[in-house]
Amino acid sequence: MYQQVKEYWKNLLEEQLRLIAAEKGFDGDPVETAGELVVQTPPNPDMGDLAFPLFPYAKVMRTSPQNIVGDLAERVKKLEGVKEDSILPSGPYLNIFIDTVSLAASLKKKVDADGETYGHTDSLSGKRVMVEFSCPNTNKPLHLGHLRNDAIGESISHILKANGADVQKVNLINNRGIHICKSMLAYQKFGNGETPESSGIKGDHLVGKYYVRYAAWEKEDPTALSQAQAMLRSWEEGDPEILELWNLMNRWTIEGIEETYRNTGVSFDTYYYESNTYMLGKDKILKGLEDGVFYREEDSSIWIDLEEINLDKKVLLRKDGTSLYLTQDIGTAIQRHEKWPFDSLIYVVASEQAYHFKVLFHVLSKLGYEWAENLYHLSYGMVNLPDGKMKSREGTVVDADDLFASLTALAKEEIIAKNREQEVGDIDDVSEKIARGALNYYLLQPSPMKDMVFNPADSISFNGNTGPYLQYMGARISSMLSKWEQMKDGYADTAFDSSFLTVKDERELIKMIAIYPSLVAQAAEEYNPSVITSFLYDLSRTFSRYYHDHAVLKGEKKEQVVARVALVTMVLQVLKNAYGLVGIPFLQSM
RNA sequence: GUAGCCAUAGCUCAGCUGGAUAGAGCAUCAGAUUGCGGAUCUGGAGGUCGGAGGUUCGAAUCCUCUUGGCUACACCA
Repeated sequence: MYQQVKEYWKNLLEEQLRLIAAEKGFDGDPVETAGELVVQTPPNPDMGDLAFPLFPYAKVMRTSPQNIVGDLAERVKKLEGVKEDSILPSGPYLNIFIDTVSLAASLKKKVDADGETYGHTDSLSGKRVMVEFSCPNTNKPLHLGHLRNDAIGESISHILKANGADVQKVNLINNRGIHICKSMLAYQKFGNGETPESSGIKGDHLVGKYYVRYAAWEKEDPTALSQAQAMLRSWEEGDPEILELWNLMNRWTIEGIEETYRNTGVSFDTYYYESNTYMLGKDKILKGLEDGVFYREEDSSIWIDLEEINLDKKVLLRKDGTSLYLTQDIGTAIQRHEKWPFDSLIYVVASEQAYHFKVLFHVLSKLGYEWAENLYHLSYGMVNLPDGKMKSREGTVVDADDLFASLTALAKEEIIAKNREQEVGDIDDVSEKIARGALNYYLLQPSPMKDMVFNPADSISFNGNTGPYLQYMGARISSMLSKWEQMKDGYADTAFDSSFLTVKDERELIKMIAIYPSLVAQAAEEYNPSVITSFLYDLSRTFSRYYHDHAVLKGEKKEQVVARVALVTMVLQVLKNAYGLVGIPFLQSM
């Protein structure tokens, strides 16, 4: 809706510029010569809502920008339907105050009608998008790095859906390989039949314990590694005893990881398991060899020359004919496209694997798959700690469950300290939702591409630019609106009239509500949830200031109260809708 | 060595396809509560946007070079 307002002014001004140019005897279309008018936002709302810099026109028309702004302002002010004080020349800029009163009136209709789908766009409607993320190993629990991956994958999926895409969230569980055998082997030797039930240890942590145990044992016993390799061979040969243990321990880990997913608000439409996919791709490589896309070395391994993309060579199939990580990913992508023909496939994977994906996409396109150009590696940076990197050897890896538990405990303490146990209802549930919101918001604020520093002390703080701050705004509005429910009968005869919304922050809030849908589209276009997180913070901050400075329910006039309640109701709706895109649970009370 | 990514306030981060005085949070200093939830709000101090050139009316943003950091370049996944 804001977009339409912008377009309206842009077209109007461009038309006037053409007239001015014609009067001055300028040959041709100035808009074509100088480029379309750029629409910006003035640095400060007192200077207007829209700003049109006229530098390029000054150059083309051989005069100063100030002159053009002056002429333009004079003409526009005289136009029918344009209020004189909506035009503010400001040096080389022509600034416009838009009509937020009528904008608010149409917004109210729109938000009332759309409700929780307000902000959705159709920019991706009809598109099928597959998003692969998380992809844990089944030999240990999730850590902080996975949490960033999950938060981005989950959020991007919601954002794409909000733009009309048909989204499939997929997880590929890495449940085979030597590292899986290591924890199995250690369990066989030292486990004494321990189970999650008997030990009270969550399944993924129990398996992780034996993975650590293996590392210690390997130092004492030089045959450890060869024993693990032997176990992998037995697994591949289908040894029933090994398979049984493998199934058991995988189940423990996956059940544990799924509990973590529930806590952090992550879910998938489809799980794939590497034990089923690791054989895939071989035939495709052989086909590529026949077609002359790849070549065979003397030792009979198969390679691709990557000179075209300025890289070296890469093995695609081992000399013994077995497949590799890359081979498997090739097969998996092809299989997925056959089963569910997607318009794009997004891999949410750490930036460390940029090379792998570059090669993968190239190989697929060499194999002749046109859809290869619709594959996208959504690369994200590392999560570091204030003291440096997480290192498993130094025991500085932040465990996902531990982190979530301590966030939850802190939220609970805070509720108790504020004496709000009665109001919140289920205190454990609310504490977990606060923890989830804090965590997701913290992880989604930086642009995905960049490395980030996770400061545990900051993440658990509930003041300032944090998830709980945002949730608090939602809770305050909810609380106010339930008071309104009690008193609104006395206002039954008062209609909504947006002309009562003229205070500066009211105008700001109206503009933010109006602009929200275009940000939802932008977040999808850029694959960047932080577009939404920063919007949420801006909206919350502006609302908080407004709410602090202006009485809503205690307004002087009835019309004012009704108008403000309507505005605040819209703010709440937008907050809720945006929360949903970035994994922040809405809380009625906290 | 080669390639990719990154560099903005003491710390953590924003900054849209180049545009007005580079913005937040934390920390710090000073304020605000007869109030619809103070997990709040207001203000001060704090930046030669890693450095040097270039393009442009105009550069944190684009180009080149340079410095520093991270990552990748396995018949591991």
